[in-house]
Amino acid sequence: MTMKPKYKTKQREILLSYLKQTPGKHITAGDVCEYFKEQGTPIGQATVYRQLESLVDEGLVNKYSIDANSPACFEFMGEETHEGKEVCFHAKCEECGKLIHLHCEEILHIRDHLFADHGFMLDSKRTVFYGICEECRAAKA
Amino acid sequence: MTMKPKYKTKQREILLSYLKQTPGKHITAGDVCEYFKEQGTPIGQATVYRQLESLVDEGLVNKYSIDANSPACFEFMGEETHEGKEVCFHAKCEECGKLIHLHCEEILHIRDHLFADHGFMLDSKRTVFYGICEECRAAKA
DNA sequence: TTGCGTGCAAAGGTTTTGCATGGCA
DNA sequence: TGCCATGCAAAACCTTTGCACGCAA
Repeated sequence: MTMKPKYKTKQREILLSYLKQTPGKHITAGDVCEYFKEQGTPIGQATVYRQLESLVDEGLVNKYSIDANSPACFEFMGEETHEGKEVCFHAKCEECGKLIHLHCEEILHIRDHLFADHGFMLDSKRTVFYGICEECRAAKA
Repeated sequence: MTMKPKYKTKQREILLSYLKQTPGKHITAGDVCEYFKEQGTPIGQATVYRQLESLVDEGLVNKYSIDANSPACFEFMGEETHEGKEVCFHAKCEECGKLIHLHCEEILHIRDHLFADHGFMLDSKRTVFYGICEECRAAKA
């Protein structure tokens, strides 16, 4: 993971800048294909999937699986927080899709626990806490 | 949810007893089909999916969606306490794909913390901790 | 007898892959 | 030039659905 891309292609550039322009939105691979087709600069779907996977590996983009049986969502994560910097975990509401950033000590404690007691080195970039947020719970009641 | 089945069919019986015999294991719909085909008492896959869905609705079985793009796993939960029984979280190695079951208190603590301090109700069936397991870390060094 | 459950086959939708071509360095 | 990336089409994959038949109550 966190391997740099070898080439800098046009498709990669416009795909990444598209994701940058839509912060906090749920973009699926299908959305990307559709968007660029409408723009008159279509990208092959295989390329879209392969580039998205690369971007996720590089840590620039996060991948979300809200529902087991609906397409995965992608979201630009920003470029600063790649290396070691402050760790940030994310919680995603399965209902409204809201992304909550977690910086608290309790989360860090879990990471240490997994490492100390389970020998498991947690990857904060890929791990997402799924659940229902406060607003959606209130709305359901 | 928790609606009782109307009929008591042979397929339902043997499927349920199979799941009961494999506690702590992750059984996919495909596993079920394969098993009963080998046993000489095949069950149609549509039936397998439909019965598994029913069992989940009834609270007898838990369904885990580990990855967006791998088959869902099912696990017998027991018949007594459907509500709030022992939760099971999972950690998955990004390297070898190994799945680790987590039952420890620390994880439960995180769940309580997310609820108390962030108003976020964690979904143990969809949340997966990604990272690198002990063996893979050793192999890399 | 009533109508739910079953099974087969086919559809549905997302993601991956093979392979020839094109483009970056 | 040497590879990697792209794109098309097809495959792979899991899951759902339509419909006729069978079986539980």
